[in-house]
Amino acid sequence: MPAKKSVSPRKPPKRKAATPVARPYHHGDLREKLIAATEALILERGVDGFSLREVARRAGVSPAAPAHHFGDTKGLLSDVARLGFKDFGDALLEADRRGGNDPAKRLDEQGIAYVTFALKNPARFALMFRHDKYDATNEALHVVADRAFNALEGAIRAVQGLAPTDEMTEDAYGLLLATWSIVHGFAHLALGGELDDAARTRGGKDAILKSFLPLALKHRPIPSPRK
Amino acid sequence: MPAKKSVSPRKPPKRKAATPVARPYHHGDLREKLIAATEALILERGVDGFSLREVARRAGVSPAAPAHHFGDTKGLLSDVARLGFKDFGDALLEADRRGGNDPAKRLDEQGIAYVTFALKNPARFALMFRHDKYDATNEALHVVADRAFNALEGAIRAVQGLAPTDEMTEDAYGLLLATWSIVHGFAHLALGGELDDAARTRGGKDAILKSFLPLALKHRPIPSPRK
DNA sequence: TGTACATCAGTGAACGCGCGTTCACTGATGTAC
DNA sequence: TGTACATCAGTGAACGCGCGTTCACTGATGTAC
Repeated sequence: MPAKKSVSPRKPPKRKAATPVARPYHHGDLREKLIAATEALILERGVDGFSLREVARRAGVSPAAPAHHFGDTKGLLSDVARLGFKDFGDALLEADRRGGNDPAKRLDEQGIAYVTFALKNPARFALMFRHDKYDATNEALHVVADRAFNALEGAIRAVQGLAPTDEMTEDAYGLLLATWSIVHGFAHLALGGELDDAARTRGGKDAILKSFLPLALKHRPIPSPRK
Repeated sequence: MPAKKSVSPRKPPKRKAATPVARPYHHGDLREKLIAATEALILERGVDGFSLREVARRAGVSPAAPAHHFGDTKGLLSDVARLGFKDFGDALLEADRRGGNDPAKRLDEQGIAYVTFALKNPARFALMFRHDKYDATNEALHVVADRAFNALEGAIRAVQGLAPTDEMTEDAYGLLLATWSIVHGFAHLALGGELDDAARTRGGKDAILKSFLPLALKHRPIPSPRK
C-alpha cells in the first residue's frame, strides 16, 4: 500500500478519450458485458438456447475467459439469476410501499408489479424459475430470492389481519397460493405466447394486461370467514 | 430375396410363447415403444433433456430407426404432444360433463381436472406448452389442441349466460383468463417445485391441492355487472 | 400352391457440429522495497 | 524513483462428448400372378 501511484499520468481518473488502440488485453468491464450478453442470448434463444461459448463470442472474448469471473456455466447463470431476484424483490417491495396502509391495495400493486416484471424482463424471469440451471445453494442468491418470495406473504398477512409472527392460517395460505398462482400463471401464458391470438383480436398484450389484470385482482379470491 | 421361407414353422399367427429367440428384426410395436420411452425420458430429464438417440437406445433400437416412424425429432415430439392434447381435452370435457347443468360446477370440475392432469402427466404437460419443440402446423395436433382450449371457454360462456355464438364480452374474457391463469399458474408452481417447501410443512402436495384448489376455485373471480 | 418382386422396417457406420472445460501460456497491473 | 516479482485477466489450441441426420445396406413381409 505504500504505493507509488503519485505522478504516473496515465491510468487514473483521466481515461484516455481517444478511440481504443486496438482492443486492450484487459477491458475492465468483462463481467458486466458477459451478464448483459447472457440476458440478450436467453431473450433470443430461451434459457436452453444459452451457451457459454456463444456468450464469450458475443463479448468478443475467448471461450475460456468467462471462467475467470464465474468459474463455470452455472456460476454465470447463478449470478444472472441473483440479479434478477434482486430487481424482482425491489419491484415487489416498491409496489408494496405504494399500497400504503391499504392491505388490498398492497396486494393489487404487488400483483401488477409481478406480472409487469415478468413481461419486461422475460429472460431473467424465465431463468429465475429454472432451478436446474443455477446453483440454488448460492448464499447471496438465496437471500434475495427469499426476500422476493416473502414480499407477497407480507401483504397477505395484512389482508388477513395477521401479525408478522402469527402462523399462517389455512385461509391465509390458500389466499397466498391463489394470488401467486394467478399472477404466475398469467405471466407464463403471456410469455409462452398463449395469449398471442387473443392479443391480436383485443388490441395487444398490453391491452389485455390493462383490462384483465385489474379485473382479476379486483375479484381475487377472498376466503370467507371460517365457520 | 427369392427367399425360402416356405415351410418355416416359425413366424405366423401362432406367436411362439418361448422366450424370444434373440430379438426379432421387426418387433411391430416400435412406434408405441418410442412414444413411451419419450415420455419417460422427458419425465426424468425434462423437455430439454430429451434426445432422439437416447430414446432409440432405450427402445433397444439403432439411432436411425425412429426416422422410419416419425421422420425426425420434431415429428416424434409432435406426436407425443398430440396424444397429450387428446387426453387433456378428454379429461376437461369429461369434467365438464360431470358438472351437469350447473355452470359453476362445470368450471370447478374443469379447473380441478386441469391441475390434476398436469400433476399426473408432468412430461406431457410440460411438452404441450413448449411450442418451439414441436410442429405447430401439424393439422391433427391443431385439432385436438383447439378442442382442449375451447373446453374451458364453453363453461365460461355458461357461467356468463352467453350462447355459443355470442361474442365474448370483456368480462367473460377476463374471467376466462383469470381462471386459466390460476390453474395454469398452480400447475407450473407445483411442477417447478416452488411448492415443495410448503408441501413439507403442510402435509404434502396432494394436501395442498385438496385444501387450496377448491378454496381458490370457490372464490374464483366473478366479474361484477358492468355499470 | 409356389414364386418373383416391391415395399417396409430395421442396421450400423459415418458425417460434421457445437458444446464445456482444461491446459500451458502471456500480457498487464499492482505492490514491496 | 526504479526495479523485481506476484497476481490478475486474458489467449487459443486441444480434449472428449453426445447430438441429429444421412447413407448404403439387408432381413422380413405382403402381394400379384
